[in-house]
Amino acid sequence: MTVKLYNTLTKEKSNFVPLNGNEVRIYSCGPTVYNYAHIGNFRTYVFMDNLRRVLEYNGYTLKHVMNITDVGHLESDADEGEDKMEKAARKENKSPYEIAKFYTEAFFKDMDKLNIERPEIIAKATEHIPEMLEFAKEIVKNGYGYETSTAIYFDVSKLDKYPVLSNRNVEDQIAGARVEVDPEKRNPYDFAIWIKAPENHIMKWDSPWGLSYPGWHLECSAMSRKYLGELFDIHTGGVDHIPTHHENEIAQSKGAFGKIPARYWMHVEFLQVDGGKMSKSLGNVYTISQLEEKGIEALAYKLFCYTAHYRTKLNFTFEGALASQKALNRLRESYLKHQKGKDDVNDKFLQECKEKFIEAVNDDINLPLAMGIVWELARHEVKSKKIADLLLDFDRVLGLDLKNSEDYLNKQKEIDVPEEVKELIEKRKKARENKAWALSDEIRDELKEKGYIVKDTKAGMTLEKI
RNA sequence: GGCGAUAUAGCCAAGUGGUAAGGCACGAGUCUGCAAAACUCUGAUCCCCGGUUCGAAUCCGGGUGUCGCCUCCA
Repeated sequence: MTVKLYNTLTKEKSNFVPLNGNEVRIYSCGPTVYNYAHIGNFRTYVFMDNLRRVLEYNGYTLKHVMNITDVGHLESDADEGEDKMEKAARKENKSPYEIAKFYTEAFFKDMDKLNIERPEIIAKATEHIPEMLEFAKEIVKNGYGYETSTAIYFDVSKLDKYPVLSNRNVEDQIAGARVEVDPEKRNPYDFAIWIKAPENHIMKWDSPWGLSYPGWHLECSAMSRKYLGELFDIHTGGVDHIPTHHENEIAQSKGAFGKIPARYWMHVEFLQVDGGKMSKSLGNVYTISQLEEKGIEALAYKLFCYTAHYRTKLNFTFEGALASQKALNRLRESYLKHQKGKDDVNDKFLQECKEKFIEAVNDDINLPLAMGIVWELARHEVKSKKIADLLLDFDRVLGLDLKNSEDYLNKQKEIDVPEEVKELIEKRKKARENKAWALSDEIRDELKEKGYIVKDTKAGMTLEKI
């Protein structure tokens, strides 16, 4: 079985073959840890997890690097040019390092809730300053950099071709009369590889250009080279990285050692909210915690991501997310039924399901299609342990932690109940035993007023908080 | 202004030449003292116009709508 992947560089799907035997080397652009990551960010990391798992399912081993950006990512808002980390630090009255530590931990907590596999190597920008400096020096030595009063810029006009991922036409853009931020720049698309630190800047390091700090794009170039070499297999990120960040990473690698560093460039489309862009001004930038407050588990959000292919926009609504929460619980219940099932099932049928599943996920990670097969199995009238085992096998790709289904379902039912409610429940239980239905219903209404919904199931009674 | 996507049942969406996956909701039914849950069943000819083809949601042209990027936001 071969895995087919879409490559932004070539604009086509092709059979993926690793450069180095069975090992796949991947670099993923990680978070800038100046705030909580939102669900849009996490769509990208869910995809990263899907890609990892599909490759592993196919028997490959991985060497996967993800960066943590804790310096150099500038703001472009009104107070343009400020480092995001420093800005957040000032706002929260902490040091940039404290900010980074706090939000990095928060990020990984959410990653764990989403059951996203940890890349083999997590690389922090601030721990790779020497490598970045080395990289910048090479660029300058090779004639691709120039110094201004504020920064060291990369001269894109020195390249054979500048935008290689996107179709932007440099001339058109110039004609479009963009606002020139730094008049010392030679070309509008020139970008800073190294930035001279203002007096009050906290994070700064010694360099041939005085106290300064690295530009954002440089960390990915330097760290990918350090851990994966000058040419590796796959580079991932969000579509917003195509026109600037990845374009500039490619430029930097060409400037330093003459190569586009990765063979496959994969980009995840944006998550939209209520049919439009997520933005702070609209107040629709949600975090995993905020979803949880509304009764949507992180894993339900992950399942929600599987309704659409990663290269199409996905429209997030709470209606849709709640639908996925419901679906996830049903999937768990189905899994448990099969787990306890005593029926036998046609092996040929299972084999066909598996083949179809593999075909789907190996075709550029087509999870929506794969989920169709998952549901066919989960909903199968024959209840068999073999089906449960196959679902578990598929979960190696899906990463929904199905094996712990029972725990998740039980956890949802666990709620703290006040003494008075316990008494009412006892009272109702006795009423039901005596078939005093009127009293039973009366108590049920009373409980509802207090915010609890009782349901009578075969296994007994369940209680939910409204 | 430039570049690029997209338009499929109430919602989220798969499907890239052969007569429309899946999830959720709705409705009907089974079950239940009732309600809920669970389970079963039920729905669309694919934005509009024209073209190519034996045959198009799927290719081409035009139109309309929506969205994104071009401001260091995944």
